[in-house]
Amino acid sequence: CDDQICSLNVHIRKPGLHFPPARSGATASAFERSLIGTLREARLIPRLASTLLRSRSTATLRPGVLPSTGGPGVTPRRWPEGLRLHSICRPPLPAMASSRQRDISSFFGGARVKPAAVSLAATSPVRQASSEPKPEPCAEADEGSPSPAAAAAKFAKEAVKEEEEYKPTASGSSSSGGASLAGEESAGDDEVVGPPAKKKAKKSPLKGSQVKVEGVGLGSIKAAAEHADFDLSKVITWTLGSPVPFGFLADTFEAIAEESKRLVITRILIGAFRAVIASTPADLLPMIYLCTNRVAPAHVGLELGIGDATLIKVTGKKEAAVRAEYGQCGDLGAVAAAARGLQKTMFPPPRLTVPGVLRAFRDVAAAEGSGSQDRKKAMIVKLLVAARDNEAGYVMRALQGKLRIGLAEQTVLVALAHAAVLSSVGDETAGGAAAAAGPAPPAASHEALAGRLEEAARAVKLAYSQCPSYDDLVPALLAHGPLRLPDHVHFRPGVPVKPMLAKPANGVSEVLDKFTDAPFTCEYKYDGERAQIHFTEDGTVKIYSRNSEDNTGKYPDIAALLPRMIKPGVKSAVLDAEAVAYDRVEKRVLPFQVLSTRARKDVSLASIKVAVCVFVFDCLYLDGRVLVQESLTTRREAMRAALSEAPGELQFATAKVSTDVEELSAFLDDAVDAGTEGLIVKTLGDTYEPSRRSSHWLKLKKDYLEGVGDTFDLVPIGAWHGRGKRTGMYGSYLLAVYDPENEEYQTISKIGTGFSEELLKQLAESQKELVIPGPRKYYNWGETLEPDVWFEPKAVWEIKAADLSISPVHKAATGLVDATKGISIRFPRLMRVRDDKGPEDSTSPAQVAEMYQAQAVVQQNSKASKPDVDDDY
DNA sequence: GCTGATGCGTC
DNA sequence: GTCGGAC
DNA sequence: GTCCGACGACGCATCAGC
Repeated sequence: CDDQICSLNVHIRKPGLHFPPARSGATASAFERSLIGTLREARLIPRLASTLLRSRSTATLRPGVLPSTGGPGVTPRRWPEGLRLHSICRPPLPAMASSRQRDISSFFGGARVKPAAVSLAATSPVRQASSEPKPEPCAEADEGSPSPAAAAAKFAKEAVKEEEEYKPTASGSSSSGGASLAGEESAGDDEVVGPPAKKKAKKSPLKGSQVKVEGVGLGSIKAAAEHADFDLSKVITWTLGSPVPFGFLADTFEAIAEESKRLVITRILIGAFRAVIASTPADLLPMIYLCTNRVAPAHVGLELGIGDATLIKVTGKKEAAVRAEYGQCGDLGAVAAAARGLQKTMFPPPRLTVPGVLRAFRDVAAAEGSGSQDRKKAMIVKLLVAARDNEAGYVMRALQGKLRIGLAEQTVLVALAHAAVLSSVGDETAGGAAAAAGPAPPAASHEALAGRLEEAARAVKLAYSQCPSYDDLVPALLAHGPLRLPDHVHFRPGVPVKPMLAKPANGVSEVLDKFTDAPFTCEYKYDGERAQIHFTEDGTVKIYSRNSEDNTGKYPDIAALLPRMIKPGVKSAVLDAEAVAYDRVEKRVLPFQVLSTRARKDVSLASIKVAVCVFVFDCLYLDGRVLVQESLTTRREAMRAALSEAPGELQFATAKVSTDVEELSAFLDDAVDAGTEGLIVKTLGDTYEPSRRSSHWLKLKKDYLEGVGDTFDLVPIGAWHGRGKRTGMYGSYLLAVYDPENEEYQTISKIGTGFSEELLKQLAESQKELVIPGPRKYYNWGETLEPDVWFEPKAVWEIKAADLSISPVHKAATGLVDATKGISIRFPRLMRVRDDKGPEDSTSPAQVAEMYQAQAVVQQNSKASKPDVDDDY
């Protein structure tokens, strides 16, 4: 029997499960599929695993880990009391983790439970258990605890142990403690736990090897080693070639949510992608969209048009109740999951699939016009009714636009690249295919594999940064593999590039420290909107925003201007610039708030009310030459070669080269006086590669400097319940200034950043003491922004901000600068708690007004323009 | 046709 | 946009 | 250093409801 199974296994693995069908031309035959099913029904797969472990040490099937499609009544060995593997034999209440999820997390090695993780499938008691601030949810304390959560945690721990037993190099030395697994196992398991023999990766560091790829360290090599142990047949629980079940994605998300280690998260996702590639490669693209929470590439401009307010209405419960529950648990997904049971249908709708869900999302996004909100809601309800287990929660979170599981674009790209390598996608060399299908590669090659993985990740990230569209990236990746990706997905005028960003720097000295040996330059940091301008050979102009949205329709003036500014003979160019509101009469830059009043859609030249000056600072492409890999010096030369200036319409950013502290400080002052935010500091020798180093530029703003910039002493008078990782405390506070004239507190801003987690917790405690049933009659606040709770005025916090603005909602200094509107602050953040001040010692409205007037842009304009009351920015 | 709520984008 | 936390 | 997810003010576009 063993012999037969062994040979069958070989037969199944090769053509069916380890080759991407697109390449080998073979999905599993009907016979093979039915065979797998039969094996599962008969619970032979675990025994198969044990056979393999003894004979070859390459399989990693573990006893007790059956795919969830086993036959009815199967009770696997070694399962914690009350938790049955089988999906039909669910525990009476939805447990913290569905049984499918347990499968997944052990498949992929997910183990530790994030302290703040809130399970979507959870009912309230479980949720409370899991969100209790236990530093070590998997610790021994859970042993013997009867709650489902504890049982799940115990399971998770066992999963860790399994990982450790089978992959000794992977997880360090935390295997001590806990009951002996062997003790819990039935006799039949002994044969399985047999020595994993030589599955250890060699721990050799990169001794002299060529694999000098950025980021290839021991960790990566270990990770590479583990990929050899991956067995798709355990993961794919659906019919090969059929649409990937959404439940598979939901389980993957759930496993990821419980893990905080990036490497492990990536590994989990890699496994999922490999499974999809092997089974249904066409679903990889929808899968990626759902993982990155998009419905289309950014420049397409397709959005869901659904937010919290709408989602609250689709749960089928009373709106107020949902809002309250949301406030309590901080997760709409969980609310929906709990409410879902209320929806009744005559026949259970078909299971959700990955492509099906994406299609539904796109339909939701596409709905517009009269009645569209109701149609959107109906579509969402349909999705929720079809959702099972933990699916509803992730549908909700996806619609919210926030997965909140520690997984986002950069990680998806890495996982995608790695999965492509490990699936030998687009790989035509026999060696590559053999590596994926055959026995695990020898340990020595793990290094090489790690190198290949890193290289692929770099290629994929670069390709995506130069062409941020999965519609282009994924098919090309599947067809040609990661290494030849640059030939197919690359910079192209007309397609937006991810713009290079800058990191905050705390002072001139930090700049000098960071750029000690590299020559650098400083440019004004204009306070406008990023504009990436593409001028193509056919004479068309396209303008893209910082997030790759198509802004061409918003800036017809720039589109019209450009051909005039392009020097004769220049046929095509891509420019990086900032569009800034500009006063053509006074020849001055205007504040951001003025720019933001421009119309956004289908703007006609005649209707433009706010003129713009384009400050160009980079050139990424010129006449067929891609300049992204060139130095800033040459890119600037190209910029000047491509364009002529026109004052007030298109100018080159003011810049200066210097390494002198005094000189730089003076230049920073100049920049601020000129109405800009400060400086951007750039090395002259470096390339334009946002993917490689996300912030190679430094930004230097006055308010970053210690002791410089506007600070305010403000009084918290209200707060909102936190979401996600702020569940259980206040997520933000409403702040006010005390006005001795009117004897009232006037709101000036909310605050939600600058606290450490610790402080946030403390503040929640201390402020709870001050909660009052409703607002004091001497509170002056905007009706549209009503906090969840009100406070007695008592505490005083020091807040820093970048700017002051005239506010449509806040009330500070009303009547002092504007007759009816108050003042608010831009980019507020907490500096410290002022224990030494009482609420009536807060910053006064008069001081606020004074600070507003002192702003450079305001001063210049009030000085220059005749007193015009309408001018109320 | 107007207004307020909501969503989404900018910073 | 700012910020803190985990890695 | 990188990545992620808490949270900020503000204004236009869109749609429901009057």
